[in-house]
Amino acid sequence: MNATESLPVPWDSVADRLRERGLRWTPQRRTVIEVLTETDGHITGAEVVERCRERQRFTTPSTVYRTLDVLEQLGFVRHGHGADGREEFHVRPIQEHGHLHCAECGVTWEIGRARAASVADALRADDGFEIEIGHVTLVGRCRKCAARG
Amino acid sequence: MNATESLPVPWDSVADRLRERGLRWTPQRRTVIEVLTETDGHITGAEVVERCRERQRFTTPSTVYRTLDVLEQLGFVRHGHGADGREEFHVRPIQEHGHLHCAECGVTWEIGRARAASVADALRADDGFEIEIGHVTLVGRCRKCAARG
DNA sequence: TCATCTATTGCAACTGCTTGCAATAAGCGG
DNA sequence: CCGCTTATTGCAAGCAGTTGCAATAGATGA
Repeated sequence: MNATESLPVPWDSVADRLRERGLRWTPQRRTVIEVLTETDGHITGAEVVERCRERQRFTTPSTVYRTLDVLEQLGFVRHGHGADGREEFHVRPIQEHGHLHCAECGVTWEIGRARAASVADALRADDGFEIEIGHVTLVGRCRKCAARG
Repeated sequence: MNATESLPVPWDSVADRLRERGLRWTPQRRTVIEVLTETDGHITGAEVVERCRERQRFTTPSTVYRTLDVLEQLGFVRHGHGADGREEFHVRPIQEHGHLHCAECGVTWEIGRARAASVADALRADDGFEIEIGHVTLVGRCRKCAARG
């Protein structure tokens, strides 16, 4: 969208973004954000909880999940589901991307914007459906396993 | 594959298919299969448990889920995940198909083999990845919501 | 600085699903 | 029909995540 897209996200603006909306800046939310700023792209909900607990021993799961919800509403994270359906968060400013998982060898890998685009195009052509490619991990078989089986 | 593809699946062969593999035919498994035969295409794991309990009051979830696992290994069902990551079973002989879910209006619908093929083609062209289209519900925005937003 | 309003927290309970383990019971061979 | 092997069950505990509710504590205005 703009030139700062690939720069570190202004996490420091979170407090203000919250207050703008009548929401509040709390120590618990600060902890979650600290964890997220040190995260490289992906993290599961359970991992966020665990890492928060390393910092603040009495972190409650519900608070963490609720914080992740509001951060998603503000656009700071985007949640999806891994191949097993478990929650997975994409932390900004990671470029939107998809995941492919081979059910046979168990490997999961990323596909970038360009490759995801061809999938998105196919769906858009059919129904006008705009896929959010990052939301689910696509499951199937990788080239090697498909060739074998 | 053959002319019987669209006929009712021979669920009556399950007992034999199990025994062929040294597995066993039990009343609990019979109950699960009864539920599945009365299912029209889709059912969540929790629903299977619930319906089994209507028939056999003391059904245990673990037994049901384990039975669904072996039925999947035998090819009688195929599991996937809904937009929220919850488990969802496709019961044979439903033709393989995919699901699209609009995150905005909340509607989920199916895409048949033909439409799914264009998505599959796009992925195959990129990486040689053979998508199992039924495994996950693709999330995004339907034509209407995309046009609005 | 204080009072007030209400967003947020922590708790406890619950849903969906999984796992380890001891007891049970299919199914086979004799 | 009996006994043996071992697949399967039921239980209890646990993980990931959600929800209702009473108590707490940010933020604002006086």
